[in-house]
Amino acid sequence: MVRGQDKAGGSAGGSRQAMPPPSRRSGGSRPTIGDVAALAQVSKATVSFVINDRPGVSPRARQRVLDAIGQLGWQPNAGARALSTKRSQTLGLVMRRPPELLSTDPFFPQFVAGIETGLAPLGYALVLQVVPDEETERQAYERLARDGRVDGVFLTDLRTDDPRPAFVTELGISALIVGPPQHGGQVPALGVDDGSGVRRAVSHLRSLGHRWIGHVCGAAGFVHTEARCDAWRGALADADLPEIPPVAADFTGAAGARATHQLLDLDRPPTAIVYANDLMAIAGITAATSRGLRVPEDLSVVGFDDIPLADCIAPPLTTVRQDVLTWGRAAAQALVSLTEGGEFQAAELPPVEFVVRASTAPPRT
Amino acid sequence: MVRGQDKAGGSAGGSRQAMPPPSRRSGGSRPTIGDVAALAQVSKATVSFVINDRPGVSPRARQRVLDAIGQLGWQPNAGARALSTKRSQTLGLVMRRPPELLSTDPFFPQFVAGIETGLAPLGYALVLQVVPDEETERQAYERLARDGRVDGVFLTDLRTDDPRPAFVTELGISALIVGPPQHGGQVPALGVDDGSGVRRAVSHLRSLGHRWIGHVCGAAGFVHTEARCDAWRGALADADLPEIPPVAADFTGAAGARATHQLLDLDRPPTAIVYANDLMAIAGITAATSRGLRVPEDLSVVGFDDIPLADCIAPPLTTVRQDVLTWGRAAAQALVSLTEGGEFQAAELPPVEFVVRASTAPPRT
DNA sequence: CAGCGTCATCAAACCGGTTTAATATCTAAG
DNA sequence: CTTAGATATTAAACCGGTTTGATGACGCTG
Repeated sequence: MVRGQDKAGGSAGGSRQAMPPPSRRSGGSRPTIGDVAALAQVSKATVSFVINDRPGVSPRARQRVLDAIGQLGWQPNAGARALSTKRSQTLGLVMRRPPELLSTDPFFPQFVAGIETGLAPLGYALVLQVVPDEETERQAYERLARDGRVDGVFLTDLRTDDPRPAFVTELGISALIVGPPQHGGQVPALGVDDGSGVRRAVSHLRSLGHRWIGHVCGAAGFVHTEARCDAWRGALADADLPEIPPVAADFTGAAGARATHQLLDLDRPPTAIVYANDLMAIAGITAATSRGLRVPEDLSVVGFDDIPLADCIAPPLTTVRQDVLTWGRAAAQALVSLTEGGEFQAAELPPVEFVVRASTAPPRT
Repeated sequence: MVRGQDKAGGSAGGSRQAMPPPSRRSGGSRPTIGDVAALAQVSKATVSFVINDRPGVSPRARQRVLDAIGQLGWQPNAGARALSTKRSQTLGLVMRRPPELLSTDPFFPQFVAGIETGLAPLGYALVLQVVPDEETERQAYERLARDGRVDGVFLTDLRTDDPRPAFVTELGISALIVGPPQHGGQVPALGVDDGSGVRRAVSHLRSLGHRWIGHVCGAAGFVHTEARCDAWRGALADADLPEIPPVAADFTGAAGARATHQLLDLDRPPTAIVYANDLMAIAGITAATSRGLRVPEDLSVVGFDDIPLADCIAPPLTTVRQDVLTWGRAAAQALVSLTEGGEFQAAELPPVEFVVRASTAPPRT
């Protein structure tokens, strides 16, 4: 006797009539592995072996199973599979950002797209959460981890003394920091070298003849802000240039304009300013122009990100471009490898690119 | 005898010793409903009843269960629950966009954030996919639907003759179109009235004295592009103004600049241009300025979206702002209601806002 | 006190997969 | 013609929840 445990509905046998193969009864419940097994005249185990590329299935049986799968348009149920294997094949990304910054930042959508291109071929999915504050964020991670929805999480926008690395470690879930490596180093991190972009900017300005360069950095408390500020100081020191204290802003245009005025109000205003993002840089250009300065003749401006608009304004913005898409893809691959027990190996990320346009020029003498 | 089917690990009985309640053995496997049942001295069924607010549980038993849950820090496994209930409490969003447009568009991140704020209180999660082309997109929907990962999906960026409404109908999954209602009307849709923004723009320009207004519309083939173009024609007709054929662009800055030159090269160039998004509008300003025109004195410009940069350039951009966050939240609530068998009822969305800044002025006489 | 309805409780089945241990079949060697 | 060994196949247990049908305890009524 061949048939086994299955309840297996009606049309099992050899009769394949005028039913369009892929569509099935629409709206009805989807076929299960049991249906496939019945149709192929094998056991559920055999079907499972076939779709998981396990040995011990005869070519004949394998073919029958594959035919049945094709006929029914079956696909294993993700939840059931996750239940058995204890792996959800899903990664989580929690973003804590004020909504108004969300639409500003070119990073988020591109990074998500990059993650996706890395995840899709591996059969992983991405669940996304956007939360307003730290408390909610904590709960989000906790829920995702505890109810087994995700196998691992990305940690973005890390702050100095961010509680999350310790938190995920305690929770026992795999995690990957997106950004420069953390001090403690509990959690692996994958990030491009923000510093090199800043150094490129400084060296570019220096080679144009600038000696007195200001910096508008990002919101305080972020690891990447600190990293860039440090890099900036280092670059100035290396180039043997004097330092103007960097002005902190919060990545918004208004803050960028304010910071610009602050720098231009100095007794001896800088001849060039490096901004932590393009939005602030563009706002800076507008601010400088409103004071009667011309860019780049009276003030050189360097941005960071290379947003699509950077090329569409006057003057086109000299800026630092990072390949966020590739970064996201690499992060996805790294985190998957981590959750699957593999060792973490920092992938090579493409270096930042320095895009010279028309917002920089030699200073007036 | 009280204990039943459970294998129930070690410390079930009354001994609750010096184990820190919330943390448990970190890294170990998470507690199951069986552990909770054993600790509370009830059956799994009773625990299930408690957490699902079902009647038929004595106050004493309920309290014991709640205590046990608190002590173990237990949370039901999402996959297991989905398996039984056949509901994953997850919604899917598939975006098909060229990556370079992704970072341009203020819509995507805000909309996702809006969805999240709607979903989180309902206990739903969002899985996201970003795909490059139509073929991949189809597969994405099919996989999400078939493997039971999601209960419903959002359909964005609908094209005219988009196959997806029919596709999801055939697949038998709940879906919600994000945007103006479809012609066929198979799938419910939730969108703001794009047209009213365009009409506001036209009436604003007309009241300033403009009589000859150009339009740079979005990429052809999108439902919302067509909707806006239609609205534009309607608005001109209503205002009894002559029509310049709208110029199609693809939402990028380069296309916006090109379209602008095309309009300004006309024998009789328009005195004002309405753009389908801010990025093209800003590129248009730059293009016009490069021809020696001044904005708004020689040319008035109206954008669409109100990106953060709109306020940071010179001149600040007059534009149409929609409350995408609220839209996303409403969409989330609507789709959840749909998947749970509720009727679809189009929520009231806040009307678009018309933000007058300095890029519009009366035409030269 | 028998008979009945109500309520609390639980064992077992079920959801749809994976995995294990046992069995059936086939082949090659002795 | 056995017998050992390899290979194909399957029944059954399991993952962690939900749901159902049965059972037992209880309070009421007649």
